[in-house]
Amino acid sequence: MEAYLAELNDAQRAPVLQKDGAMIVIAGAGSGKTRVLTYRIAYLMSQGVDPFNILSLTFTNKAAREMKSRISKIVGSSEAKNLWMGTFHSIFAKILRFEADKLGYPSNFTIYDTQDSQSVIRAIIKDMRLDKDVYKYKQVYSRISSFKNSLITVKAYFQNPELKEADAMSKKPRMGEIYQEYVERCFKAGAMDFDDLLLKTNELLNRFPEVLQKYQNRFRYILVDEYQDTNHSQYLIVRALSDKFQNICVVGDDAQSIYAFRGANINNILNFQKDYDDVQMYRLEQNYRSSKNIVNAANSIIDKNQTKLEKVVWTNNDDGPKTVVNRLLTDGEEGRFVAGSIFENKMQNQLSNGDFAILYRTNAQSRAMEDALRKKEIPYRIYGGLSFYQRKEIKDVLSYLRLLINPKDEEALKRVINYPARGIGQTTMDKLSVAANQYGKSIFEVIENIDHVDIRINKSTRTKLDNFVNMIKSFTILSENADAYTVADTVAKKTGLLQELKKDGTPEGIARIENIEELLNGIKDFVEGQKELADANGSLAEFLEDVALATDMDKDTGDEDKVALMTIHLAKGLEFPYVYIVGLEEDLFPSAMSMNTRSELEEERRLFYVALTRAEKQAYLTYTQSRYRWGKLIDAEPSRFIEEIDEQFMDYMVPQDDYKYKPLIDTDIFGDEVDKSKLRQTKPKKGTPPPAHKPSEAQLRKLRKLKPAGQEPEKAKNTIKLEVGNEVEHLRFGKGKVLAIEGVGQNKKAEIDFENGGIKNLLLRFAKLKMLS
DNA sequence: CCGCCACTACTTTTT
DNA sequence: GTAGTGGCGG
Repeated sequence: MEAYLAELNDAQRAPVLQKDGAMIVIAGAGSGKTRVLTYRIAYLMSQGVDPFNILSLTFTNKAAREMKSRISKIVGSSEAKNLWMGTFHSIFAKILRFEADKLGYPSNFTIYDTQDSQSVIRAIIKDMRLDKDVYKYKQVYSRISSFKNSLITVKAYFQNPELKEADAMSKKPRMGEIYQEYVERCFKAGAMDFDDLLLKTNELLNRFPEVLQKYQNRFRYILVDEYQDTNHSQYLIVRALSDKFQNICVVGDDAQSIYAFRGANINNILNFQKDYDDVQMYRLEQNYRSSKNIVNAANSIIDKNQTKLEKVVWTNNDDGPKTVVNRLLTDGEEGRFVAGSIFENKMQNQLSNGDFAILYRTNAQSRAMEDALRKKEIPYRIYGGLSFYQRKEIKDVLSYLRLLINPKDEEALKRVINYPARGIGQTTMDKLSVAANQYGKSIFEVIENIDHVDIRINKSTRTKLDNFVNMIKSFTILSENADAYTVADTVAKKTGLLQELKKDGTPEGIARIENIEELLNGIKDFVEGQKELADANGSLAEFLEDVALATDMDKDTGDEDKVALMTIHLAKGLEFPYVYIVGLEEDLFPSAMSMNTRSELEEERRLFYVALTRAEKQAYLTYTQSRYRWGKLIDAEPSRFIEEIDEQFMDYMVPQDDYKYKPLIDTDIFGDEVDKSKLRQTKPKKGTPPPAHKPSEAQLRKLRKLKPAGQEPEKAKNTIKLEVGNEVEHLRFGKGKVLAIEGVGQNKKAEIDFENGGIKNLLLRFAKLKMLS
């Protein structure tokens, strides 16, 4: 028997040793499911299964890489290299490139990210002259995305009266047309969006039986990780591919299903047993990750959910410390508490930064944490949020590169044709767009043939267009012989992108230059890495594909020792000795937008379960009394989830009587002293507007990036100081009307008349307001 | 056509 | 507090 099998417990070993057939492994949090998957693959190979015949679908590319390297250690890297392992999106993108011509796509199709897709939709709504307040592009995008994830094509949409009616009811009767136009524009641009990668795979497998057969025969053994988070589209792909041999192993945990919002269907895991002839079910219930107190606390939460598969997660680990709950005054104080606690834990227990994670519900919460960590000089890394590849300057460079690979890529073209500014404006673009439609060509082709096109564009603009095309073509020629790094480097320099940013000179501009440099270094690393692989040559196209499907997790910056900050969604599958879950407040976690139905609330609860089960040794939960949201300080109430945990596993730092809480004098994130006695000490009754509180003047100036008093000239012009009750408020105004009285609330309005730039008359509708300057 | 400024909407979560 | 849009003057 293979030596590694001894590292498994009985429950884990059973699914590893079942070579053939369909099986589902219900794996509780921390029960070693990755280990099961890894060893199962190794075992299959030891039983003579060719790695070419194994397909393993993971949730992130990083998970795939890690699994691959663990398998390499068991079976040798030359064998492991041939495994098909990756995310649904990356695996099927690869297959689609190979089979693209069957679907009428070029093999060099672009992958549109969410930004690109939304930008296309925005353009469509504009072109169709629809009311953009009714047809919100983000809503439209997510609706189209859900169509695609349910395999509802444009044709199917129009044949479905219910869908049409639903859209008509929500005052969007032209949803179908938008969908149709969107699909057409993507097709013309030779582009697939994220959902297309799955939808088109389904189309490919459905329409071409010989292709289906080919991949069925290739992927004789299929493994799917995080099966609870697969959507319908992914489900159908898996089912089609595994139909012939039925050697399918899915692993998941219904208690950790947290992606319903993007179409994940929990029924996929609940109903798996009905989908195959003879399904073996295995349960992994022993948790190896967390202390008893954590496991029990987590169990007591998930127990509140009605929809779940019965299982009992237990552990042999120590009791460990109880989970700490603390209540803080503001998000700033919350940050300081967390940073301070990390600092203390590090000192007392000789830990490193990498032992800590701070988890939150929304990305916006990271700021307060960052500020506090920076102040304590604790190194941290933020995962997710605006990812590196989505930053403007990075997308600009990438768009040039995308255009080289696929000149039809209109989103890329639109981005770069006039950036840096070269005198090709909206009017010209509109004309080109009309011509492109008329001739049935792409905009790029029209520009290429600008001299042969009947179009009212003047001589100098024609020259500018010519120059642009020639520049792009020179890059294309270069890319035929040079590697991706050389091309990208040339693009950054020759387009004037870098110069534009240098000219700018602001700190933001400098940061952007650094980002571009980081990108170039990344490309260099990529090229060198790829050259070592047999089936790759470090081409630009390969790099762009990697980037399009890269998640923030994938960007491995080595074994750095930093505190990890991320959303709970991103934390799935990870573990940390110490975990801080912050912002446990009603309307934030659970999110105000996810409390409409029981199933939404249950998903939030699962999310909380996921968060808590990331912790190995200890978890901390924090919530605040008031928090800055949308630039305003608003009141917060403790999350219902805190109460739901069985209190015997908890350690409350919170004085139970909210009213007696005595705040300490502390400094804020800017180092200015905060007099907390001015902040709320009593809990207002529901329904009454929150009392106003605001930072000191000095903080305000810093917040607005204004110069200190005395030398605050023009920018302060539209701000006047007012006295509200006994507090000083700042009033911002625009032409003739008041924009907002900061910190006061929107119902307290004032009117101002202007004369020669000065204030002639100020009518205050709020009795307590008094003008100071 | 370009750049600046005022104004709006936004915050759920991601491949 | 931020990103993206639209309007206006040069």
